Amino acid sequence: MTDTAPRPTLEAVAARAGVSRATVSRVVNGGDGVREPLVERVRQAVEELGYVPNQAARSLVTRRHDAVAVVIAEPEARVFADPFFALQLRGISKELTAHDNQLVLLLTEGRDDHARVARYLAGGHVDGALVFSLHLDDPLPGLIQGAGVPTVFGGRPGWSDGRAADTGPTLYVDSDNRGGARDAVRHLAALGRTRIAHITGPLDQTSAADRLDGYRDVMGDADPGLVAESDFTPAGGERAMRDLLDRRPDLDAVFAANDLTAAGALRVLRERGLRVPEDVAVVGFDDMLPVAEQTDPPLTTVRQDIEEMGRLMARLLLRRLDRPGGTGSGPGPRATAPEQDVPPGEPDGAEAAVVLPTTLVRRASA
Amino acid sequence: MTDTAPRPTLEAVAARAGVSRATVSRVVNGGDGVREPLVERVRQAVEELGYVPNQAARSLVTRRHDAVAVVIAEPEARVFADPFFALQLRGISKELTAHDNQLVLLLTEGRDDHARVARYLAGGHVDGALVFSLHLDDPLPGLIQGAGVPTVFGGRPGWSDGRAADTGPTLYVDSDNRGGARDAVRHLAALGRTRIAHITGPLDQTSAADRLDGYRDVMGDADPGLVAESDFTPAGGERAMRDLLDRRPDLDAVFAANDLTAAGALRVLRERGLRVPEDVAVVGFDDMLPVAEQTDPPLTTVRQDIEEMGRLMARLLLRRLDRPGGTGSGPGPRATAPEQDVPPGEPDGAEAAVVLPTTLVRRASA
DNA sequence: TTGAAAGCGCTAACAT
DNA sequence: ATGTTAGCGCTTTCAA
Repeated sequence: MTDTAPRPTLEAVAARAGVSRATVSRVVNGGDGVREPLVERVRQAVEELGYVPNQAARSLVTRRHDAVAVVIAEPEARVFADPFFALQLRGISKELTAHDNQLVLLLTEGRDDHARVARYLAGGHVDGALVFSLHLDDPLPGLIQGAGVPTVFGGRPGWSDGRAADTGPTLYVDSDNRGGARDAVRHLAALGRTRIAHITGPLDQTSAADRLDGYRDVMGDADPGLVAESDFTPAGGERAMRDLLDRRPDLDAVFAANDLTAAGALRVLRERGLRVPEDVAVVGFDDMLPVAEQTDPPLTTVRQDIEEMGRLMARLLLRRLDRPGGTGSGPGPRATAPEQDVPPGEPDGAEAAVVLPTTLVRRASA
Repeated sequence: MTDTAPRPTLEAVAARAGVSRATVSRVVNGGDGVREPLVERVRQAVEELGYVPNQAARSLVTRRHDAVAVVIAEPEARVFADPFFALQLRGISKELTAHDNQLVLLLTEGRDDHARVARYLAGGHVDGALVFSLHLDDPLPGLIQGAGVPTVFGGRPGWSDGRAADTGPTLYVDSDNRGGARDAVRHLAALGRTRIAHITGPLDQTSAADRLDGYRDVMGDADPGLVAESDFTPAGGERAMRDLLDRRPDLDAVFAANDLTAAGALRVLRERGLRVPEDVAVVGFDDMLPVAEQTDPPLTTVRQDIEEMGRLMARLLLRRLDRPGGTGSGPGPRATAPEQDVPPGEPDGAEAAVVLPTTLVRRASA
């Protein structure tokens, strides 16, 4: 039996230090208003006993959990085809950890899980939520705002209709999909390409829609035949590329909505005997290393700082929870919170966004 | 202000239903020993009030949290170069969800975080832990066993020295790295290849070491010059492949310890004008789709069912926690727990393992 | 500055 | 079968 090593309570520490429980509590929570010698005595007792506060007891009275839920809705397994969420999670985790908050991960598999997640959030088990909503018509974001939990979204949420704005402004962090797309297309144009095609992502995702908008910003009302809708997968990229080539055999550049798609396009191009970048220049999006560096030729692409997005989401939420410096539970020295500046979004409208810049990474494909 | 919508308590429900708190508690926790009409009345009151149990209060008395920590130690960013952990997480999440348990994610960035994690686990915030230990000399597993929390490891833990076995048997789930490697090499041999080289992973990781053992099982004491140590990265694969080719220009097959490495090897092979699989056959390991399907030619590789590993880890832990059917918190209908059979490991020695089979996926490279 | 005391919302003996 | 009661370990007024 490994169990029942009865952990010491506040009471035990108090007894050992010869003070009251209240004093121990004060010391454990920062020690303000307790005289030095006592602080020392208590610290020692804590040390000797190996005291760790019981979070449940604490939460019961403070109604705080120092925990944040991360909700990832994964309509398809696609989510895991790239390290996107992993990086995001890492950024989130770092920031949360620096503020002594726990990360509760909620993965959903379609509608069935919505109710579960909503119930959990409404259940007040966590102080806030970080939510990745992918689809325009996803009901989850709405449910979550309904749950009344402070929330920050990852990626621009695509509210299809009027939503409950009374819950306060919608906060989100996104990368500059539109601007990045513009850069990509401008780069192609600067290379002298004029018949620049675009393979889109699934347009019910805001990231894909925004990239298409960026393409259009630069291309104006170019031949709609230069745009092929696709789905962020390599197979989809192949299909789209074939269509494009059939429609416009004269195209001289392709901007693909992500690297996976670009990889598919590259294969079709090679198969048709077209040289990259001589005959057709190709630019991707994401700078997803295992793909972008492995293609032949290596992919010129638009990089987004995914980990930073995660960090920012967490920072925004924590700030919203009004928890600037962490809670400092436990006897150890507090983590030093980096607490950098969060770029200001819209003042205080119904939507407040932090949009991260992207950068073009030049490799051989364009 | 969105706050302070004071959530109803057990007391409120009891009042509304005209029963005692105890009765409500019973109903909420399954309703055994309460007569039907009362159950109904209580259910209704719960419904009307939108009552959700306060988990903190509950944990305080039951000393259970219905939460499990997942600890992922990531020595390098490598962890996120492939969807390995994402898939694992998904498997874990599914199983945990089916049993109404929460997933608390703990990501560590090197030694500094060890203490934090150990403290958290020892702090009794979760009922158990699922731990991914990658390195032979990783102190984390030891710390964790020391924390006295029921734990299941992902991947065979590489205890370098005698460890505290008094914490009970070490449970782990792994895939059959050694057997998979044997299959790969045998496949190559069956193709008529005789000079089969091996590019290893970092040998301080048990998965890499086990794959090397599998290679040796089949190759016997073949020329050590046919083995090149590498690091699971594409760049490392390139380097190793070059070495190998320099040492043994006559080699006719390569078994790479993972797909990323194989992709690097493939590039070098092509660069040297060698045809795959005609001149050199190549087999990878993992069946990491975005890579294995995108290489040229597509990679023959050993697939491991990563999501299943995760599911199994969770199942094992839950079982160890003696929680066969979930706790059924909340008013909703209970999730039906699939509760499949867990393949039996060693009877009850110091180590109990569940080793999942691998399968060879044939594509064009071998 | 420190201590005493009153709960936070729930479960689990123990009565009835 | 149902109700009563005593805490679980902590924070937080309120007094001293």
